[in-house]
Amino acid sequence: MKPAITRIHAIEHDPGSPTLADVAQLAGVSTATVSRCLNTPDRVSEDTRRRVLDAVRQLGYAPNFGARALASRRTDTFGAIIPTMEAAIFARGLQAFQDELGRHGITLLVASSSYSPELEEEQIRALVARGADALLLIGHDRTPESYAFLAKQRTPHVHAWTFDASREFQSIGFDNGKAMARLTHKVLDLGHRNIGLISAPRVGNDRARQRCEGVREALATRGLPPDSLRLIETPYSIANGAAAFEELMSQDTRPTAVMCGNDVLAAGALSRARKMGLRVPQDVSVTGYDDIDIAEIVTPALTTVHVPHRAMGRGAARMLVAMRNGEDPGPSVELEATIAERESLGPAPVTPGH
Amino acid sequence: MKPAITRIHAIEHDPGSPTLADVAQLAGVSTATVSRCLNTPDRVSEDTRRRVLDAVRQLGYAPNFGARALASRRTDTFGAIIPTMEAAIFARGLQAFQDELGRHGITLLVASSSYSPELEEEQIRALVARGADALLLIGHDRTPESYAFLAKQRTPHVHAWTFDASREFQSIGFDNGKAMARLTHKVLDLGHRNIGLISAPRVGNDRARQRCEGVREALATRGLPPDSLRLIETPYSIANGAAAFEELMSQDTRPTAVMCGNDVLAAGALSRARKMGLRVPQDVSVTGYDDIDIAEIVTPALTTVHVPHRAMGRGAARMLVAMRNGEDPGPSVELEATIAERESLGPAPVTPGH
DNA sequence: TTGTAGGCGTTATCAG
DNA sequence: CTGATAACGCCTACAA
Repeated sequence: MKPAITRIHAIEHDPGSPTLADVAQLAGVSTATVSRCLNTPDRVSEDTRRRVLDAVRQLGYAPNFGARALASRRTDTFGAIIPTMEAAIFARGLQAFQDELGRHGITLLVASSSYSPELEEEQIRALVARGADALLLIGHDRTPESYAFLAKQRTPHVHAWTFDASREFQSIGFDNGKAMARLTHKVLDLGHRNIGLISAPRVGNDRARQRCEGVREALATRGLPPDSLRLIETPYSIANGAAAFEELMSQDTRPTAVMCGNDVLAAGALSRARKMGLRVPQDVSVTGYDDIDIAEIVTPALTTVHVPHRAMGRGAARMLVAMRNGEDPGPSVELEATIAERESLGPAPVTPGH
Repeated sequence: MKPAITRIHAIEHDPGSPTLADVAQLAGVSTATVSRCLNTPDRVSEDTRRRVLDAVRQLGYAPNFGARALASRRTDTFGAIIPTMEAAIFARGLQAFQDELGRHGITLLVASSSYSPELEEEQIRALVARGADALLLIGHDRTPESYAFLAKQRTPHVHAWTFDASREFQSIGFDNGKAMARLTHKVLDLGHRNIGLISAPRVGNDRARQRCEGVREALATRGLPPDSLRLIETPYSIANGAAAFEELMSQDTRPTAVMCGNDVLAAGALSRARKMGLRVPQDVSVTGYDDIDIAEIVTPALTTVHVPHRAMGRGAARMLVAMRNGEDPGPSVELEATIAERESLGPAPVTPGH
């Protein structure tokens, strides 16, 4: 009879992951003691602790996160949703974010939204459902439902990569438009009057929108007609940047300077320029935005807007930790984005391209 | 009496996140029905479903992942642990991995180990504890404890970015050494005899080790003395690549070709070459490995080893899904890494640098 | 189609 | 210092 029972047991109860109870049994203590060993080791006698930890190791026990979260109502996990993982635009900032969180014993979960507010909303729900105690969001463009959801869930969140004093939201970043305007003024100072702009799709991307607006504003400030600007919108990728550049340069009035909403697009523009036999910056100037790694290694090195990636990541982490702890995160903070002057921007050619 | 009870309840129960019960109450149904609405909508009448979903929206309800996982013993979440998020080396493969998982309704959690086996072990535990149903791992170098843990937990896992038939583990990737050897033969065919090699730290990184070995083997095959190779180890970064390159070129017998274990290092080498006034490939050749985006946009375009990022990511996902479903994932698969011939590799200069 | 009730693995509150 | 035991929020037979 006994074998039969054992058999049935073996069939019904798949000996899956070891549980607290397994450890307790092996160590000859109660589950409560095991739990204490893991969470508040000082409240357990040296002796039993050793025994329990041995059992833990022996079984390869790992606490079940779900059960733990369920019981303790806290996960020590933060989430971040970035538009893309592929372009490396957010990599450095995210790394800084993660480093700072690590310092507080917090784990980071990352999801990407592919620049789609709808997808982002899904990711927000997924991350919160997974128990994220707080969320890092990029920019301000998202569905109203996202905000309603966050509010109902009372999930602390900060907006990074942007700064908008008019918003009621906690944010840390820089004025995307202001920096772009400053760069545009530099371009104009160099005599350029026909300007091309390659932007990422602006819908659902306030940074892209603000960067475009920055250019427009600068143009307006200098009394230049709006149609001195040729704008192409295209998703972030080197290939798209290249194609957009070529299109820009095939128009009857060629721009003498092509500004890009992003270093990735600019890198594409640069490589296509070379392929087209155009010298940069002698024949045409190119500028970028973000100052990611490739900006420096591309030829010629890219004149671009330097973004304070690390400071944003670190700052966002600190704010979020404060909020999670019920402390005051302080006001939104505006960081400075500066112009990194390198080689791809030069004076306008005397005879503009035809 | 009733009011009093209600009161106590209100005080004790912080109105935190809305729960299934809240939704059920608002919709006037049982929790079971709400659960069904969310998981098997077809088993619920059109009418009640609408009512329930309304309630869900109204309360901003999100299922508690922990509770759900606890009850259903499945998370539909896979994990991936990559050495670094910063270098973009794994970005494309990871994207493909995620895309394929998405097709199966699986969410991806990503963690990075900073090339440290100890840190990786921690991340493995964290991900498994969080309920990852399966794991994507890079390479074979990890602590024995990691493997013991994975075995005890019965967590399906595959090794990517490498292929090693001698292993018992499920893997999908390419032979890092073979591809590097092939590239080395090409270099030798072009007359180079003094070769510099910039590698990532080899400890805890079997890919780096195999790539180095690939060079050594090719050299040996051609009967060249081992000291015709100058090796520098340095962590992946553009700056480090640049510094290593300069160091290599400052030795008394300058290499005529500098091979790099990675495109990032190669990009650094390239930019430093330019700064040093060295023409590539006329004065010195440079090669990379991985064929990530920057390989094409750098000047001159990088001759490098093309790695089947997407195929690996997709394949790994399929294997893992099969394993999770208790199906046969098939054997380990070896993919081909090819040489992407571009401009940075040329014949050895007639008069080698002194 | 819907409701009832038991259990998932931990933590936390009480007693001992 | 340690051991019962009641939540925690959800899923899923089983019943109705």
